Amino acid sequence: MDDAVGERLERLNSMLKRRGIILPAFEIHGGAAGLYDFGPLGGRLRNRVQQVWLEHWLSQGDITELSCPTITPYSVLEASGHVGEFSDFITTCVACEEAFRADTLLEECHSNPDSLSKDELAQELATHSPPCPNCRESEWGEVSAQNLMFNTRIGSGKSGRDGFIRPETAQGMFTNFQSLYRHFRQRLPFGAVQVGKGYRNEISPRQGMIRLREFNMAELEYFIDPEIEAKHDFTAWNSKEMRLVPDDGEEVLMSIPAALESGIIRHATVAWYMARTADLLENLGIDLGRLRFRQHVGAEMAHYASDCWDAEIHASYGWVECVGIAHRGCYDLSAHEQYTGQRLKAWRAWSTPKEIDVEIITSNAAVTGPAFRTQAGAVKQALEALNATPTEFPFTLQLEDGSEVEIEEQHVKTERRCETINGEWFTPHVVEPAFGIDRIIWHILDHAWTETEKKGEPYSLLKLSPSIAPLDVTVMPLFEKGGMEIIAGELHSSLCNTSGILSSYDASGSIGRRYARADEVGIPWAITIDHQSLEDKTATVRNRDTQQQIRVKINEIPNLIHSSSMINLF
RNA sequence: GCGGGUGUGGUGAAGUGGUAUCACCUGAGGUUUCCAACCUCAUGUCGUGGGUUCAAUUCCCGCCACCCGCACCA
Repeated sequence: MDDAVGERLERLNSMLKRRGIILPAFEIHGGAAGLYDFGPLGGRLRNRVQQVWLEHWLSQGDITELSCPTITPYSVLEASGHVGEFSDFITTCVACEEAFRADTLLEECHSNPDSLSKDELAQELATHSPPCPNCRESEWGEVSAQNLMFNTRIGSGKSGRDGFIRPETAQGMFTNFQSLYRHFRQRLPFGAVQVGKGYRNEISPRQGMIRLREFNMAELEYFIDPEIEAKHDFTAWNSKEMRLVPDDGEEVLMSIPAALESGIIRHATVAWYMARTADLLENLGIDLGRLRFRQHVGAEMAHYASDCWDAEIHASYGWVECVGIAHRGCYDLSAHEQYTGQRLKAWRAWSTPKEIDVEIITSNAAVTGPAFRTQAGAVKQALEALNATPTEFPFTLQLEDGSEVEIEEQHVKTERRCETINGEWFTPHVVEPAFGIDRIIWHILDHAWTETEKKGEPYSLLKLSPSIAPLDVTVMPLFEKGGMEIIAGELHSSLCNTSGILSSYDASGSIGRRYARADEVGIPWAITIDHQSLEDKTATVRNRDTQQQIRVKINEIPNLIHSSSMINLF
């Protein structure tokens, strides 16, 4: 980061703190790394960003919203792979009690210590006795898993069980698959979204809001049938060129449908969500000139994923991953299915049912019962496991416990019949766009914050989209007397009583100072009640970004702002 | 986690072994016919815990936080 960027960043952070948008959390207690507050203005900003996000996806029509607990039982995250993936193994120097990552200590002695299990690490440490980087002694204590997830106990004492505070919102959508499948009347594709908090006990949170220990995330899981070619209408994006960085590393400028056509993007649904994500980010106020999609290279991609693109946004901290769009295949549903034994599948009806001859081999219980007594059950099981009908009798059959029995023709019953099969169960694939809301908000602020000059003085304004600005409008009487303050008070109150609108009333300081205050936090519209308002019931409306003013009838103002049509008058 | 830097009202800074200035901001009053004007007054600060000292915001140590680099993570 060069000096100019760093200095701008300092000024931006000062403003965000001074005006109550983003502040370090618990600061009066000394603060806590990786935790931030959205302050008096930031709280609503965050809420509106999440609202825009939700509406963007729900408008697609085949997506529903879930809300699941953040406290999650151990087995859920074990099944999902998080317990394994999110762990580092730690050991402690017996002499100086300093803790180190076990795999790092073994880098000199082993070609790939990262791949070792807990027990193998302990074994290797005992064999090689690497020196302590701190005190040079070489005796090591137990190896323990240090998890990046926050551990907790659900319940207390004996009845309690282990759990975590969730590291992502996704798992709740997978564990709810059956309910989603029913909700959508068993018809793919469909999706679920969830907006909420996620928690990761990062070793070193850095760069302000970029790496947090508690963060706002918003994820979408879109379930599809892998055998049906996805059909998406890309006409709106045909002529929109995007910066794409495919896994060969060369940035290209091309439209998303063209990249799909040429095979750079490997799946139509992934391409669809990339396009829709670009639209969303643009609506939120991200400068598309500073957005790119970067494809994960093979090694970076989780082993189950077949294609993964990050939306990266460029600002003070360079290129930062803010959205990940991954084709996760059937990994998640299969993992939970395997772990729980519950069927997490969808039914695919065939257009023409299949007629198949089936031959069923089983035991003739009336004969085998008396003949094999306690072994009769095992015999039945072994016979049914045969993949071909025996042709010669008697023959020797091996049972599950290893014992052998002599089978005669009378013990066996075979049945042939014709069955009609109408379809099959399959595990849907999932495309997952996952959004880091805090990172996006940070970049919205960074892109919106404009430093300029006014009469030779530094002047800053926040060019937030009216859809997410924490305050929609400010109402100010030119002077707080002569009746102007009454009209202004009434307008302010009427605006605040308009659904979805929040107004601020400001009567202190000169009018120029008040405009500056409003511009600094990005209030799109400033209404001034002046002497003329007393005569003709009009007021001036000022556009934040152009400083242009027009006169509007006071009683029309709430509706013009509510309907987002004020901009049309300018 | 390692190395370097920083911590003084809301913000940005100055300064000192004898408990602190300044500007802006904020609030009140006055003034003012639309872009940080002016006048008067007011609120509010040495990150935190130890140590040295008669006395620590200042010197020393630990901790916490922030920034930069490396490592890590995604």
